[in-house]
Amino acid sequence: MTSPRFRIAPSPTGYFHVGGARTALFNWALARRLGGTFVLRIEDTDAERNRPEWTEGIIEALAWIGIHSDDPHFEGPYFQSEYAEQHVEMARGLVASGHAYYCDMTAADIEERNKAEGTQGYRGWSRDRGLEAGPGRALRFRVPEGTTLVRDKVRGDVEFDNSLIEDFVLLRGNGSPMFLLANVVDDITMRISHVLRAEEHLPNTPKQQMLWEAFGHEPPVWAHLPLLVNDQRKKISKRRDKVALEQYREEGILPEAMVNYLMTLGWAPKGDVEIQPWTQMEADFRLEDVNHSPAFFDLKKLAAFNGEYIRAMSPEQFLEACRPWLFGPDAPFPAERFDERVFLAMAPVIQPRCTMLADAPGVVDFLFLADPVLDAEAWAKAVAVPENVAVLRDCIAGFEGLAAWTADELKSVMESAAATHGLKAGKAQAPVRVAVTGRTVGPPLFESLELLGRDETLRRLRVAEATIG
RNA sequence: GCCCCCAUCGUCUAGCGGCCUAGGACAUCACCCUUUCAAGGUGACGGCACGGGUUCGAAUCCCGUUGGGGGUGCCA
Repeated sequence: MTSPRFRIAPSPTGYFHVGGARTALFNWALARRLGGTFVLRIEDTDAERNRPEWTEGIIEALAWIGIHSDDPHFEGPYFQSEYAEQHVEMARGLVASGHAYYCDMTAADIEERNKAEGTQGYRGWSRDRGLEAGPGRALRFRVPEGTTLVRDKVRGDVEFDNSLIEDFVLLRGNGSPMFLLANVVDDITMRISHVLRAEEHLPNTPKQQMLWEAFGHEPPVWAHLPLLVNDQRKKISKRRDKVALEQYREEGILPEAMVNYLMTLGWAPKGDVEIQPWTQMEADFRLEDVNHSPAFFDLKKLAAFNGEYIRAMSPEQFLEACRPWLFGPDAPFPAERFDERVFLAMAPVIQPRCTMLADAPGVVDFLFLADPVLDAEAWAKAVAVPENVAVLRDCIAGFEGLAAWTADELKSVMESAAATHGLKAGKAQAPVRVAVTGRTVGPPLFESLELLGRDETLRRLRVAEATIG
């Protein structure tokens, strides 16, 4: 028994598609669980379109979702364009065996003839002309009569009437191989045993299967996965939708959350629990359990998954994960003012407030800013009520006299100030919060003040107070 | 046009003939908790597209209708 070989064959488009990521994950789960191999093949018959940096991007994206190129189950990358000679050679072999023939009709010729005869498509016109190879002559596959039965692991048996499939081109007039041919030849030579791909390829599968058979091989196990669609139920595309995996990473989606979410599209983890570790899903994943209907890629649900994963992290893990946004060019505060210990102390209250890692700096920016910008509108509203101003002044006085600068002490100062002016604690803290953090919402106030320190807190309060007319 | 696929709450799904007065998750709404905002807790809302069969019994099997999607290149 030879071990199973799976493959993922993205085209080098400069980004890695989320749909491709899910396909990769499904392949990966099976390759690892069954002790098989995951083959990465960069598919484009045209070497010109194959840029090295794009391949690097694909490998990086795969690594991000846990598919590492140094894993023993990983093989590749292979570049389809490098095997062109082999594709051509194999195709030519089909002429001798009667499975293919040369044709000199151009697209215009075909159109013209169809117009004249009132027909559609290429109707095998050059089948029996016995043309030799020559410039401008394409090589076409002689589709046999009968039917082709595709046994699909997720769809079941699908039967196609061969008479509805035209004699498709294998080699162009200039001699270069077509994608379909290259695909099959590569799958055969790389001994691929399982072809998992998106459902859009199902209608072309009989052509591929006929090729496998013409080459004298048993077709692989086919498995066509449900499409990923947008809110309009259309196949997600680069033009309309956010499809690049890289974009999600840049926004601060955790790879674990992305992997977990992607796995729930078209397949469901065992039990009623959707949030599950990869090891569990790898052990449970079965092709037979994959759905048949298209799945909507729901950003909101992805964000919810991400929030769950963020909350499950330790402060240290959270800090590490946040680094790119804490120190990146878009960081809201200068790197030298950032204090790891303060961030770590705040982590447990930052985490529940983030759905994306990119949200994190904004939650605690006031702690690391020399002068947080005051939201003018929020401030005006906070000090519009005389009682609020009174509480603010009481707090400044009370904070000044505090023996111990702790959250508890700060809280009791606020509580008694609020009580003396007949305010609820919730309302009373608004002016202090806005004065110190610049905003009306944010993490727990007194804990923040404790970390900010007595001097800086008082300084900000006094600066703000001075603006009251 | 022709071919193929699909059809359970708004969304992702569980269900593979009786455990279903259809379960979970996201979203939405309400309440609770609470120093704001979150998070958390409790609950509510909400679905088997339609019509025929088969069966003692159908979300589950069959046929049809409707609806949606995909494919049909000398693109990949």
